[in-house]
Amino acid sequence: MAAKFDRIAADIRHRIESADLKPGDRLPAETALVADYNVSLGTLRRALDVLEAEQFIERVQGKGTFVRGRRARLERSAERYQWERDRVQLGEQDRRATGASERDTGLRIDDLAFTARYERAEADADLAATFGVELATPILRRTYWTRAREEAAPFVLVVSHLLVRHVEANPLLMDERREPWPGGTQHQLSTVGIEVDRITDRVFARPATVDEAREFDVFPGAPLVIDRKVSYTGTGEVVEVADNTWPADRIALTFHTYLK
Amino acid sequence: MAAKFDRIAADIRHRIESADLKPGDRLPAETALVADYNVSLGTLRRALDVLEAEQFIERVQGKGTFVRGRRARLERSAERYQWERDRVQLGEQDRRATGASERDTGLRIDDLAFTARYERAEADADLAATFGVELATPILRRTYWTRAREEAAPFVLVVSHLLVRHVEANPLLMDERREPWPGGTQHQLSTVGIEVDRITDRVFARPATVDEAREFDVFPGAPLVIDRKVSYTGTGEVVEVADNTWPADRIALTFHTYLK
DNA sequence: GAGTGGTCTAGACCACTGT
DNA sequence: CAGTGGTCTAGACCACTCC
Repeated sequence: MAAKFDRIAADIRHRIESADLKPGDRLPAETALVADYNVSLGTLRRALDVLEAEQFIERVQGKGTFVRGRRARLERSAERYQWERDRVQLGEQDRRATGASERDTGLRIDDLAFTARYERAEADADLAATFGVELATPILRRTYWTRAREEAAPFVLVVSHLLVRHVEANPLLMDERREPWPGGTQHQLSTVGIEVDRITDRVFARPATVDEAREFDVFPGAPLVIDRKVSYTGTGEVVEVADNTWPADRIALTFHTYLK
Repeated sequence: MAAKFDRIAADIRHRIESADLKPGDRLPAETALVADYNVSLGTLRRALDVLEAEQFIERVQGKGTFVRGRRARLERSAERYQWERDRVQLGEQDRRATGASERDTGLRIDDLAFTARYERAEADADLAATFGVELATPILRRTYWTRAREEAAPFVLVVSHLLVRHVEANPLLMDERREPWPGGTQHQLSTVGIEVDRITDRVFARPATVDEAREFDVFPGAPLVIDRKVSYTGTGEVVEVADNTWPADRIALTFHTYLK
């Protein structure tokens, strides 16, 4: 015998899936649903909790409970890396014409709000192991928030790490006011003679912590997708370690493997 | 002013992170926690709900609430595809010696319980588009559940689709009792003259539905990672479409991009 | 049977939104 | 201000585990 809240959730879920309730529609108020289903408020809210975790509904205090429209997933392909590579030789005008973010999102660059913060730091155990350097090696940490202009919360957070000894030859690379840099990180590295030869992406998902939930405007426990991208030169040296974080419903990543 | 349940969750979370409470430890009973924090049962359970969604704790009816040990993440690399490709030429003995699952999980094949079910079906809109064939084209659907022998729930569910017209030349490929097939899908396809040339993986995450939650023994809304793997021949023909599903905490996927 | 977590109720009050 | 969702309480009973 299923629990009451499960049956109520199943009923409302079914009404959404059968398009009886459409994206953007407001559900009846909780008090009305309590009367409809003849249960207590606690039980009804428990049912809505389930639907919220499943991302069928969205609750807005003071306004109501709404059927959630599936937001379009960004489709990001690893072909982007070769595309960025091919642009390294181009002049600034050509690089400036379109940015990498634009290529990914399909949004025009004007629709995106982009914030960058640079700071110097020291390699912790994790970064030291990944870069293959000593603990406390000087690091440039660059944090990027990208959001659609109409939305308050970012849809991707990127924390990128470079070795200071790689980039200090070009002071422009240490200046966050130069962002967004036309041509992206591969072009930035090319200005100090570094050519990226291969990139690995390690992808996993985990529930958002409370802080992350606040940051991305999702509920705690909502799935995040995390992609650690590591860039190597031809000699196997690590030149960039970047952690990309998205709310899981905003992203799909595609990779290509060519067999010999 | 944070909510009471938030402060209680933060407190217990802190006790776990500071190793005051260790993986496997039992938390005090709910009645004891209610007394400790001087709140009602509803509020206390709400706090535990948060920690459960964040995967800090696990609740077992009749036994107690336990600090969750982080289960090891499977590390699965796309290099596996080339490895499988290289094994296609080997004799059966060599292929049988180790299987692909074993390579991924690090578990010995004896530790894995493996169930396969084959069934004939017709291509729906999604599969027809991916294969580039007509709707209702005959399909062989192969479903694989892999689990550790000591665990009841599978840690990966694979639903693989092949075109019947590709595989009917070899009746052994239509027989689920031949599974697990030494050498995997690439070898299976090689027996009907098909050579896989490249593979794309599209990775995303989403919350589990109620049915999936039951299947994987996670709570509804827990994140799942889904990887749709599409295999192509040298002429660009699609020969396999496989959907791999893991509870998000069980998997990390690594891909490699080589730049020209 | 004792002890655990799971479900449910009825009612109170608070916080936010829009008129 | 009325109407919405958000938090909290005190208490009841049920389902499961282990002794």
